[in-house]
Amino acid sequence: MAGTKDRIMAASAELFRRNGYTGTGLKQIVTTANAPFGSLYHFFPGGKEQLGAEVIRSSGMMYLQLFEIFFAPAADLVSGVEAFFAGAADTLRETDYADACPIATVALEVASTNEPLRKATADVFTAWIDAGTAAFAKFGLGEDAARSLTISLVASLEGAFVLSRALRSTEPLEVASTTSVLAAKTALAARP
Amino acid sequence: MAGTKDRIMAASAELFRRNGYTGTGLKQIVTTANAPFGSLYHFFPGGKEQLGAEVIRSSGMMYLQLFEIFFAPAADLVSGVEAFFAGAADTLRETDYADACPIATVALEVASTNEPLRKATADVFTAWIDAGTAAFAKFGLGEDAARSLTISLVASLEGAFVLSRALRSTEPLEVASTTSVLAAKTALAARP
DNA sequence: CTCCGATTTGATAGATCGCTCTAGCGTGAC
DNA sequence: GTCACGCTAGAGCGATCTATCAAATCGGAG
Repeated sequence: MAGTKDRIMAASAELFRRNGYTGTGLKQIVTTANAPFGSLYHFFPGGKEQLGAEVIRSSGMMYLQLFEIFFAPAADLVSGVEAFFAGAADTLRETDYADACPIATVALEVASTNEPLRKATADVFTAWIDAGTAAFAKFGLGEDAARSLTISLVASLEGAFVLSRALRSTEPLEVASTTSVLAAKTALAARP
Repeated sequence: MAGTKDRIMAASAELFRRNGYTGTGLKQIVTTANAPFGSLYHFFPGGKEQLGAEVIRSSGMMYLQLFEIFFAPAADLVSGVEAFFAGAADTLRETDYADACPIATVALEVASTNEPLRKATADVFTAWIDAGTAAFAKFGLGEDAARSLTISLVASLEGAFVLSRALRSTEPLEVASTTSVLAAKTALAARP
């Protein structure tokens, strides 16, 4: 069986994503993870805040890997964008509009109330932006253009997640995909 | 002085926006609003959920009015987009990255956990989309194009808010503005 | 087999949560 | 005056929250 710490982190990631940080209790986490309560404070002596920070960073890195699969240098950029948004829409539908961005919910909750956790979410977004910039630069874009395109894609995706989860419809994700494809094509056309 | 109910709703709107729904306590609300605790249940017999729903709808309609000012039929569409994003960036900076979308934080929190509140956020987003579609149709766009452009703008804005608040930078809002201007120009160029 | 550190276990403290309840205040109608 | 009613006022309920603690248990090293 997986280690207790891993089970706690996996359960926390899922509950945070669906119920938010303040909306998830530690009792609920250990129950879901089938872990003894004391183990939580054994592995995370810093309490809920430390657990939250580790889960944010870990989930962020997992999502980053997903991103890098879709934008592997060999693939076509526009196809990658379309596939990425389509995959997000599929996941959303399959999970009854529950599983979208693993950290956006927490990011909004803690942005003005908990500086260590805000920092964790900022580090994840920064890692995404840096990775996207590097990946898109391989398609011939300049540093600035690659960075702007990445930020634009991430913003469209995150915003579409908000709308799609609230409306229980994948229409926003489909529109965001079209807009992002347009942005990508425009950036490619402007290559030096 | 403003009525007690108004003070409670104003305080709730600010606290929900910054701390989230589950992250805000009713005691905290009445303290901020300088209102007696009993008054809260006098005006909102349905408790926290009723208060949340009314605040979501009220804040959503206020933001809708803001939107309609920027996209009054007389103005230029592209200028309106630029001004709207620039205004959002100003507000964010002035409030130390606290005051962004009044309902996105709550929307993500309740999307999978509280159906009445999820419905309230969905109604607000729907009202925004309908209003934007009608406003953009006046610039000569077809129904579908106007609707897609609206959804694209709202998604870019919401996503940029997530990134900007977490990163404590207005860069994402500026990038989203550029992308949205591109989308608007493309839509205008494709007019029948 | 013994020992020791790592991990498990759950009871419980102290604070806070949403919410209910009763009593009192203030003002307009008559 | 006095009655009715909208509103103020806050004590307190049971539940739940995060966090702490000491004891039980396990597994590998010597």
